[in-house]
Formats: sequence, structure tokens, C-alpha cells
Amino acid sequence: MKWVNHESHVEIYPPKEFKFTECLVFLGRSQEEVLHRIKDHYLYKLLLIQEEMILVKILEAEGIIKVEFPIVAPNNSKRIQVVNYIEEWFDFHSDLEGFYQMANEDQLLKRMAEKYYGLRMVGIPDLFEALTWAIMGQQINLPFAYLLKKRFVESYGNSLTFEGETYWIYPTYKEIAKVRVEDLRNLQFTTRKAEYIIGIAKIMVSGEITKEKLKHLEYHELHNQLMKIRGVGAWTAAYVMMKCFHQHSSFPIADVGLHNALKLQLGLENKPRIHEIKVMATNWEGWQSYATFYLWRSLYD
DNA sequence: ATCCAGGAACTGT
DNA sequence: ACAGTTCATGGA
Repeated sequence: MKWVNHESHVEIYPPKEFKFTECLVFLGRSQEEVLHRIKDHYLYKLLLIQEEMILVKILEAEGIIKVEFPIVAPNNSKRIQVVNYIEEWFDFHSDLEGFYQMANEDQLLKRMAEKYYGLRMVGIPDLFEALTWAIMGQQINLPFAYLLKKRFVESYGNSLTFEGETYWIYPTYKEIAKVRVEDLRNLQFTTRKAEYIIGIAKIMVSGEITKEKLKHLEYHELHNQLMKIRGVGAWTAAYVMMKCFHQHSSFPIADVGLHNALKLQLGLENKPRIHEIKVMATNWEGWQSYATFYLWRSLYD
């Protein structure tokens, strides 16, 4: 991926089929989001790079992504990691030509592919965050899931305040490995969720699970390895594979949001059944995650 | 009150 | 393998 280093900022040349504003719509879907802030088409996020907190301000100007550093401009080795994070966050390494070709031939996806053209899978590069955020969202309504995340982040994450706004970094597994189930219970996590999350923190501290080890695995093997983790079922594994590992074939087919989007898009009386979704999705082969993501996006219109 | 939320583990067959 | 049950809380 091409990017240019300037004294005060960095420029990233995004791939084809990318619209920053479309991604901002998705990022702005919850008012309770604490891990980034959108203000006047600027996207702010606090990153932890080599033990240093770096606030980045991201904007698009003439098709180029500019990354500014409002507080302190980091050195070059840190800038490389900032760029890597942003490229992964917006799935810059994927070629979406195949997806749009497929979607153009698909009755259901055609309209959304045109409407949200340029939307890329907004990912969660950090594996601990991807896994535990998915677990927080299991079997509860989304607003409450965001509330849990907010409490979790504000209790155990690091923060920095700049010009009156506070920016947060997701808690590290190192920190959460020391937390007790009872502590998370006080934040209104269920006992199960507290156990799952702390359990994952511990196996990440031990090095048993790392993104490095998992990212080279092939689709099915990755799915199997994720499913071995307590608290991670088929839905969570699929969610993490699409949001953290950029697996385009990943398909959380049992997802309630997906069902609601399909019901709405197709004008159905009831939510579709799994076997019906399988039929609809036969053409999506290889791009199920993007199909799902665009359907999720359709819920925020 | 009753049902449903971006499910998963556990239990019994 | 598969279905039914339990977990727990907020919102409609």
C-alpha cells in the first residue's frame, strides 16, 4: 500500500472502491461509541503504539487519506504502525472488484452495492478487542452491548484528554487478566461473559492465543481454533474472522442483525430461516462477509 | 407482563 | 449429532 510521509502528517493512497464518508457512516452508528470520535468529517482515534498513546486525526482530501497528529508527531517506526493500523481498520488490502461484480448480478445486493459503494469492512484489528467485543454483544440488544463496552473501556482502558475531549484505548488483555469475575459483574456483565472475557485475557497473556499464530491459518482451521476458546461459538468465530482476520468467506449466518436486514430488504413478514438464507447466499460464495456487512449497513439508514 | 436482543455452554437423549 | 434448557439484563 502506498503512503507518503510528511513532516507533520502522513498521506495514504487508498485503493479503488473506497469512500471514506461511507465508512464514517458505519463508524458513527452508535452515540455510545467510546473508541473513536467523529467531528466535522474528521475521525479521531487514540492508538497505543509501542507503549505510547498517539492521537490521530484522519480526514479525506481529494481522494487521499490524511493522518494528522494533533498532539505529538511520532517517529517513523511508529508512523509505520499507525499506517498499518489504519489500512487494516479500513480493509485497504482487499480488492473489492470481485465483490461488486458478484453483487451486480445479485438481486438483493445490487441496490446496496450501488448505494453504499466504497464502503469497506470496518474491522477490529486488535484480536482481544474483536473477541471480547463480540462476546459482549452476544444475546443482548445492541444499545446495551455498547453500554457494557463503555463501562468496560472506562474502567480498564487508558485515556487521554485533548482540547476538552477524552479519548480511550481499549483495555489490554494484560490488564483484564488481573480482573475478577465479580468486578465485571458490577459493570452488569453476566457471570458467563465475565468468565469468557477474563479467560480469553489469560490465554492471551500466556501466549496460547495470538493473532500472529492464527492469521496464517486457512479458513476452516482458523474457525476450529477460535471455536475451541470458551465463550466463542460459531457466531463469534465468524464475527472475528470477518472483523479481525479479513476472511471474506466468513458468514455469521445465525446473526440476528443479518436476519432483520434481510427481512427489511425483502419485505418479509417474518425473519428468514437459516436454510432460506443459505439459498439466498449461494451466489455470495467468497464474499459472504461483505454481503453481511452491507446488510448490516442497511439497518442504519 | 411477555418476548426478544449482533449466543454459548451445559444437559440429556 | 441433536434438541431442549439455562444464563441474565435492558428495552419495546
